[in-house]
Amino acid sequence: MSFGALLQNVSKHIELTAIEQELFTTFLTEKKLEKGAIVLEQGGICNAIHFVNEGILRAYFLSEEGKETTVMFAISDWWITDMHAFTTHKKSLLTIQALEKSSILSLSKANFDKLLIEIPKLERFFRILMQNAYIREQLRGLDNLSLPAKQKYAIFMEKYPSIAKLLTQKQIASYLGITPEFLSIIRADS
Amino acid sequence: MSFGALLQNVSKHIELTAIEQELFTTFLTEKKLEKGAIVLEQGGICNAIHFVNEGILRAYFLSEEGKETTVMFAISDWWITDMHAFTTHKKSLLTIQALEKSSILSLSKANFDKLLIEIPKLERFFRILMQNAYIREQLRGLDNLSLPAKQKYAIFMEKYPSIAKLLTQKQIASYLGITPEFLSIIRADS
DNA sequence: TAACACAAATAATGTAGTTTAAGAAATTCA
DNA sequence: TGAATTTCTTAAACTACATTATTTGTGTTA
Repeated sequence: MSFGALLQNVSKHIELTAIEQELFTTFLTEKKLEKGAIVLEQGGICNAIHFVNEGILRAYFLSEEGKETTVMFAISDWWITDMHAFTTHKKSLLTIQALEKSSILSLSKANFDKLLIEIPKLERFFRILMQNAYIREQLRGLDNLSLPAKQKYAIFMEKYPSIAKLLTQKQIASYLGITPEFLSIIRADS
Repeated sequence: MSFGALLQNVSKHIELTAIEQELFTTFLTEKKLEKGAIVLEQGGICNAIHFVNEGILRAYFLSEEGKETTVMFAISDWWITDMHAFTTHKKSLLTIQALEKSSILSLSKANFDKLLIEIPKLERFFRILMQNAYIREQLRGLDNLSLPAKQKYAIFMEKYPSIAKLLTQKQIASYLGITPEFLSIIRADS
């Protein structure tokens, strides 16, 4: 079990004692994922939030018409879940899948709630995490509404080069909200 | 000074003692806003987060080409700020303006930081606030990428009827990321 | 080595949404 | 109140992007 990356992730924002660190790790479950493995299925129950130790995951929504929209990617040191389903216990809107062989640490909803009671300091940690996630989504939403596809593509490539190089163009297109064909055109004439 | 609505807003998620409530309110500044008043100017410094007691505010981005994109509206019982600028101290991307005569309680960044140290319980409150904001933005972003304008309009009207009835169609269009002309067409044929 | 599945490029055609412009209706304000 | 300003509607021309189809490339498995 490798909790080093997670503990370092936490220590960016708060300080835990050795005992608290130990306690935190007992709440986690390590999972090894093969390429293509499904972590959460759309329509299912989302009962955990995941920290990525290694590899890359994608969270996407599949519409009734069969169109995929990528909500987020997560690589090492990122947290990922369907936060709406995790919080409300409603059916998940998103599927979360490993794009490559990956390793994650899962924190169940029950353990998440317990953990915050046992180590109240972690409220601060997750407050900062949620605040940063909110900021990211707000800025992305603004870009999506105010910019043409070409600029959205340029911004994505500049902001997340390490993620982009692991992705197919089809996956990038589904994150930008355009078709792979149109992304191909954008790339050709730039 | 009317802090009732704010204290009730806080008590939805955590319990404060009378002393803590008192302390909280001393950190706040009440502001009365006339219709059209600017609370934060794009390019300026965002040094507060605001709780809306009464009225309605709008946060929007103005592009170099002169196109306005509304990032959020806030009515009574909502919190509003440019969270990115508030957190990073960078220049604000957004302008926040009162659409009607309004009353807000402002919590400065310095007081926000102090408050979280003096009443650590509030970390939980703001964690929940940020988490809900994150969820809202993620769902809105998904709608924006996966749905045509007509459905986005229908969803907005259904989700926020009390806000919608206070807005002009131009303001609604700028929230949906479409032109007022096209919104007019959508409304005509539905 | 072929056969397969999938990723990417290209091109023709179709459509959702924009732009521009003009007139009518509603609000603002002196 | 009346004039000025802004909002809303309608319509024609235009553009960004989608759809459909075909082709080429590429790594995988038989």
